[in-house]
Amino acid sequence: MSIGYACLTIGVQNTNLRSCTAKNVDKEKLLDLISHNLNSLENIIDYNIKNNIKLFRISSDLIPFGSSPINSLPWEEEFSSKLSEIGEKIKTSGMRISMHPGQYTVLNSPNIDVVNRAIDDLNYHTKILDALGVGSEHKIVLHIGGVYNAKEEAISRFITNYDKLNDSIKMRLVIENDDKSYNINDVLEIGTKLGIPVIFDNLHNEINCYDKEKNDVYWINKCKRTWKEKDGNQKMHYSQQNLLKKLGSHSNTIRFDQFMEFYERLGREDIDIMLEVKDKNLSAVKCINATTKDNKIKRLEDEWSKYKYTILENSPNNYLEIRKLLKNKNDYPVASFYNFIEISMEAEITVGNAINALLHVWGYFKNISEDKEKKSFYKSIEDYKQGKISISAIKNKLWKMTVKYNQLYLLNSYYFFL
DNA sequence: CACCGTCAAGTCGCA
DNA sequence: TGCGACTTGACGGTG
Repeated sequence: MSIGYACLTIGVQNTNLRSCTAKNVDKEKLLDLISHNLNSLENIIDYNIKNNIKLFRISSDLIPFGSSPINSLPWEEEFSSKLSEIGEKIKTSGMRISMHPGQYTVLNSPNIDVVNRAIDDLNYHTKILDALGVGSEHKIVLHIGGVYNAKEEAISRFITNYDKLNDSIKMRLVIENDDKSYNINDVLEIGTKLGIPVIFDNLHNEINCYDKEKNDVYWINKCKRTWKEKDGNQKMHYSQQNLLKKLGSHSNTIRFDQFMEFYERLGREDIDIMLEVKDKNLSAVKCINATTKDNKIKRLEDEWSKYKYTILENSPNNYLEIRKLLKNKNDYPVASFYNFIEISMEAEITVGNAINALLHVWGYFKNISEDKEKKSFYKSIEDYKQGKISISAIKNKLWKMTVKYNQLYLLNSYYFFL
């Protein structure tokens, strides 16, 4: 089983993707943006390798206007060596990647222009995976599209248009149930008819349910039959409802207990799980640590080094509790550890606790910073106490100093980004 | 440097 | 027929 995350990272340096507006596009700018974004992608892949994350979705924003005539650059040739270099890292590390055109790529539209743009977009995604040199187990995930008051016709349009696609797209295309129009039963029927693997998305199924009597595991095992040898392991999407937002919104983090309940009910290892969640790689690491057979406390200690200042800021009591929890070096208290983290993150941050955490982090700079940095920091604390500036303004300053003074321990901390 | 409107896509519900 | 909501992170302009 591989567990992974989609598109972006938290707390990993130099991994942001840049873009621009359509009216500002020119060749020079595009080259610059693509070059930047490929560097970011490489940094993400390096991070994944280092953290043993074997599943990752590449953002469709990798190449700005990649499927639009606005971008007529032969970018796959211009950057071919960089792309294949990244592809080599992916392949030799055994990572599995994917891409996922958004809800706006609609292959079954009655509007031929929309369909043609959808095909262009699928070609674009294929071009990236081809340029990376990865095989047919690296998938492109697509939704079926709109209904247009006539589902049967809409489905047959999907089937007709799918047939028009060229083989390099077909060998990677898989389809997924959505939260509005096509439930898992619909998608399974289409997938079976066309011989396309089906991705089960648990939250979409919860919201757009075909049969309330059937549980997740029923559908997951049914989907398994659509995955052939050349497709690699079955894949699925897993997410949890954000309890404070409206139906379908992804949670900030994957709640440990709920995930484990799912994992144990699933009872299978021959499936890859793509998490869709706000805290991205953080939840991926969490779920990997939750399910690994290599349950050494070192994993939790590494995590703790990244979370600790955030926890100190949120809940000094839990900070002490977690330290106690990690004392026994032969133990692997993964459930308690992440439960403490999750509970702490929900706590209300007080001014006093926030300043306490700031001062702990400041400890790294107390003796090495310049006078004006010291003055600026203490002034910021006073301004924050009086409500003149926000905590994030001070954190940004400390982050800049972290980079400037190359404080390795802090460079890996989530404190600046959570 | 913080803030916020805008962008970009296609569908669908509602006037 | 037309328009706003939906979604997302980043741009781009303002103060």
